Formats: sequence, C-alpha cells, structure tokens
Amino acid sequence: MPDTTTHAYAPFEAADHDHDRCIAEAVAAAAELCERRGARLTDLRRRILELVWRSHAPRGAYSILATLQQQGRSAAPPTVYRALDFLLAHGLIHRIESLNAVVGCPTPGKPHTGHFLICTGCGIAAEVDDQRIGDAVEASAGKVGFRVERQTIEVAGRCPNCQDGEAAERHAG
Amino acid sequence: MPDTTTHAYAPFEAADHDHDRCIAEAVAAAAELCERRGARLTDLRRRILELVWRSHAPRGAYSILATLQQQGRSAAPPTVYRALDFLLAHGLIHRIESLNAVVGCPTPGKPHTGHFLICTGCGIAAEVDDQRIGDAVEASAGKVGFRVERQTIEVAGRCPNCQDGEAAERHAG
DNA sequence: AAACCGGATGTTATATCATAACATTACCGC
DNA sequence: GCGGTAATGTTATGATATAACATCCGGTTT
Repeated sequence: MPDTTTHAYAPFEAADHDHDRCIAEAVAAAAELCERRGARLTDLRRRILELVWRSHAPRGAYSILATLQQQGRSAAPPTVYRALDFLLAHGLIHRIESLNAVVGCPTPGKPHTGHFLICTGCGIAAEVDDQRIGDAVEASAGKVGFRVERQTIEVAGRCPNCQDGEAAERHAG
Repeated sequence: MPDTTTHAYAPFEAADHDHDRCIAEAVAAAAELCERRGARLTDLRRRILELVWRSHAPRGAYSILATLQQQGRSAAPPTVYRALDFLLAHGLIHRIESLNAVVGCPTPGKPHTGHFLICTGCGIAAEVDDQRIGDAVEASAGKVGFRVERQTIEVAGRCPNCQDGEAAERHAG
C-alpha cells in the first residue's frame, strides 16, 4: 500500500529526498492558511515562497531577487523584501538573523518559536520544536523578571550527514 | 565598612549605577587577559572596547566609528571592524546578530556561550549564564545527531525596569 | 644605528543587506 | 464602471561589512 500520509518533517533528510514534495506541501499549506485568514497569497508571494523553499538552506533576499530576474520578472529589492515581510508576518518563513537569510517554515499555522540547527557543512537549517529549550529560556528570564517577547535561537554546528570525515571541508579547501 | 569587593554582575541594574566602574573593570579584565595570552591590547583596541562599554546596550560598528571620529581620531570602517574582530576573538565582547551590534562581555576569560536578554524598552542586553538553556540545546541537538559548535541565543522582551506602565512607549510615541 | 620582519593601522573602493518615497497597477465590493 | 485599498513597480539611498593595498610601528638581528 502506497504512502499517502502527510510528509513527515525530518531534520537533515538525505540529499536525494523528494524535494519537489517539500515545495508542493509548503505551498499548499500556505495557500490553505492564507485562505483561512483572508490573506492574499498572490502570484508574486507564492513564487517567492517557492524560491525560499528551493532548498532547506536559508537563502538571502538578493539571491531570491537574482532568480526572480532570471525568470524574466521585473523585480527590485523592495519587490522581494515586501513579499518576505508578508511571508514572515504569516509565519510561512522564518528569518535567520545570523545569516541575514530566510528559510521556509515546515509547520506554519502551528504556534511555535523558531529554534534552528544550522549545519556549517551543507548549510541546511532544521527547525526543532523542543519544549525544553523554550521552557529553559522562560525560566531563566523569569528568574530576573524579564518578560519574553521573541526568541532568536540559532545553533550552528554539524549535521549527521556532514560529520562523517567532515567531507565538506575537503571540497571547500 | 566600604564595599571593596569585585563588582558583582547584576542584569538590568538601575540606570544610576556606577557605570564608570563597569567600564574600568572591563578594561582592567581585558588588559589582564591579553597580558596572560600575549595578545596586544593596543590603544585603539582599548579605546574601542571602552566605546562598546559606554552602555549596556549593544552598539553598532558605525556608531562606534562616529564617536571615534568625533574624538579626532582618523578612522574608517575597517578601523572599527578589525578592532571588533580582535575583541570578539578574545571573548571580550559578543556580537548580537539580531541587532548587528556588539556588547561587552562581563565575564571574559570564563568559558561560556553568550545567552542574552535584550530589552526592547531601554535597549540593554543582559548576558545570562543558565546551564539549563545550553543543556536543553545540546540535548535537543543530540537527539538528531547534530554536533553543536556555536549558539546564538537572543531573547527580546521587557526588562523589569521597562515593564512598569511600559514607560518607554510613551516616550517613543 | 641600519636592515629586517611581522603585526597593526591607514586609506580607498566596493560588496552586501535593507528601506524610504512616490508612481502605477490590480483587485474587490458596490 | 467607480472608487477605495492593497499590491507592485521604480528610483534612490541608507546601513552594514569587507577586499585590497599602502604605511607605520615595535621588536629583533646584525
């Protein structure tokens, strides 16, 4: 019997996974969420969401802009930044501060704070949802009377695929 | 009997605390640490460290540059960035990614990952050292086989001083 | 002291990231 | 179709960061 279940989110999937499915599901989830909220997922916004989802590695605004222009679309920086602002506001993507880039959110609509493991080898950013991290932050903040509004948690390191012999360095070097 | 103890680090101190003491102690600690390591805390680097320490709020490189120029010193962006690179490399300051700015480290020399509570009212960034946060991150990463190299943990919110009536907004508005 | 070396700083130019301001277009309820 | 609002186009500029090369300065060798 074929696997017709929802695409389970697995951090640091193999490079040969069915990525078209990741994109399709992200766009479908976005469309559904915008529909529910009465927000307009315009053609431009959808295209830019697709470009963000081209890989699991965070992507910069100007990289997105370049691809957009290659596709023959009239575009300038504000074109991209405005679309990204919309996608961020609706939780469809997250901003990675330490990279000045954005990455698709695999679980939009579900309330959560974005915690990321970012591989310095392959560049992939995996969103983790671990209650303990948020709890520890809240507890630590509460101890000094600090009221938390937003958490920026970005952990750089090596994903399982990039630890074996540290293959990435050999290519880079 | 007068208080001659080491200046205890207290997050979100009152605005009228003896800040000259914060600066003096930071510079003294930096000098001692560089001495031990055989690193050169030159006049320029010490001056820039002092400028970072002018307040407990993270400060951008171009803000530091402007003050440096006002002091009559010949300076360009690389002047500042190179000094900041040195101070960062020796753990004398931390970079706050979400603000593109740096803040003085109150405990240089002591191995630690910088975790910050950043007040959206007064702008102050307090470094917290709570084992639980690092442990939770490590545990969460370990669960998926991720090897942690660096942690960027920046929590935005309201410090105790800025929660009372949300005074800051009234001034800003 | 002169020659030398390496690290630190000066200087110019430019890359990279982000937004302000205003014009134009597209969508939608009426 | 009309009018209002949201979205996008367009131009310019602001803000952050680094590359590349010249010069200086302190310490060492001779």
